[in-house]
Amino acid sequence: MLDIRYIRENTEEARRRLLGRGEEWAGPFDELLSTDESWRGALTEVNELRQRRNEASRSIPKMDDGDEKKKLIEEVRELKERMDGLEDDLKKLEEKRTDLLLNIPNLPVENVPVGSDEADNEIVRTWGEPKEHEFDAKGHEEIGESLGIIDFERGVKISGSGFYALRGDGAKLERALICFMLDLHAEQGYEEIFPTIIVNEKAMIGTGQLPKFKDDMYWIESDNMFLVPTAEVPLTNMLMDEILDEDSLPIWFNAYTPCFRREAGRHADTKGIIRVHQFNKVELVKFSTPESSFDELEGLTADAEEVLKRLKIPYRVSLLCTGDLGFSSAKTYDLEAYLPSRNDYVEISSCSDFTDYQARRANIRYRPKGESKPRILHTLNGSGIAIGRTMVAILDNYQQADGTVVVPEVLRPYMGIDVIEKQPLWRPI
RNA sequence: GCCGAGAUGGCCCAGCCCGGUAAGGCGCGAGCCUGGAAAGCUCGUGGAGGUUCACUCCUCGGGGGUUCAAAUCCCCCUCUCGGCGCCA
Repeated sequence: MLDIRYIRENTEEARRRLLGRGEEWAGPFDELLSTDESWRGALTEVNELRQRRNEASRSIPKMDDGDEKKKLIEEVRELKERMDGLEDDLKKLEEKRTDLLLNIPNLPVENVPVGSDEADNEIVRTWGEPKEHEFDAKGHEEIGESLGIIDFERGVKISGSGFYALRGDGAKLERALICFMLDLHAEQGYEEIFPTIIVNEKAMIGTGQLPKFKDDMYWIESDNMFLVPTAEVPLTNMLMDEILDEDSLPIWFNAYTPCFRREAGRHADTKGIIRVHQFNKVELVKFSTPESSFDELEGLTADAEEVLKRLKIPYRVSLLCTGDLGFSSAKTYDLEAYLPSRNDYVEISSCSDFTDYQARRANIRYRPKGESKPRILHTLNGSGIAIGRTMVAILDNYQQADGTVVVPEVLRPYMGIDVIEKQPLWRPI
């Protein structure tokens, strides 16, 4: 959530930054300011009454029994009655203030391009030559189905629309990608974590999925728990309510988890496995001091890019404009992989700096050297990278004229084969 | 699911029966002392409001209640640990 003090002291700057996301935030912003002011007024008023009550109440036990004492007790009783209504008002204002703070997104960083949608994103670099197949390139869904490695029908049968199963070398490719990425990130210095994938409400609030995006989450009503939409949630909240030594920063985590998204109200914008309800992802999460967080973002993005470089998949990096920025993010780079069959790029990773927005919600602090008071730290994360979409990119880029798919070199030690061919149905024992 | 024990500042822990400003230790920070350090001593070490100096308020897992006054008494809930049950 936003730093209300910063907003009070730099109101116009904060408004301008927030409105980069869209004019619709003007209303909530002004409401936050006025609610905060009312809240502070009510707080002062209540505190003055509390002070009088406390003073009187404290003097009661020192008095001898008698009329004077009875009178004072009666006085405090009356004071309390007067306070009740005011305290209710204060509580309502506080709830409204908290609600506004939880539902207003992070402020974009000043150097993020201002724009309304993805058309205004800024391409900062591209890597690799976009491959042009000398035959009629097929989409991943067609390749996957004809090779028998992606089973859409049975995924739908057992779970429903937006689900798929992998078979044989397809399942193995998925597993190879997970292992390859985890190993690479370990080499880069990340600590591997295997987190929980069902989390409580507090964790979901901590990283910003709740309260605003509850409809997008799979919710387990009986226990009020949620299936994680990304490993960002458990990884970031690993350190919730903790105070770290400055010496222990930065902390780098990486983890593989399945991710679950309801995609409510959205139709599949593409055939195949680009947008589904369950997918695998290797995620990178960092905790840093405010001073080094933007450098950490550059490093994190480079670490995610390394995955595509080693797989030899052409890609580009774009800096998201204010209007395309995720709710909790202050600055985001998207990695987009090239797909020959579409002659276009598709998002495969998103690397973001959340500044202090998540850490304030999750109450993650550190103690700066030479200071005794804790400070809120910065959190970052990025896909390192989405497994399903990487499979899409591999099938598309590595397909051959005969319909088979060459296994990228770095994956061969994990796969044990060089080429993926048509899978027998079912495999004879 | 049942029974029992717990949850107190960064950490450990006292206080709870018997209501009256949250004790002590450790760690960390600042200062004193010192040639320098250690030791010792002093102060500080959660959050909010504030004319940012005072000062005030809130905070003992969460929420209600009783009371002039609640860490302490009553009710509800959550979580943790142990035992039983079930079990990959």
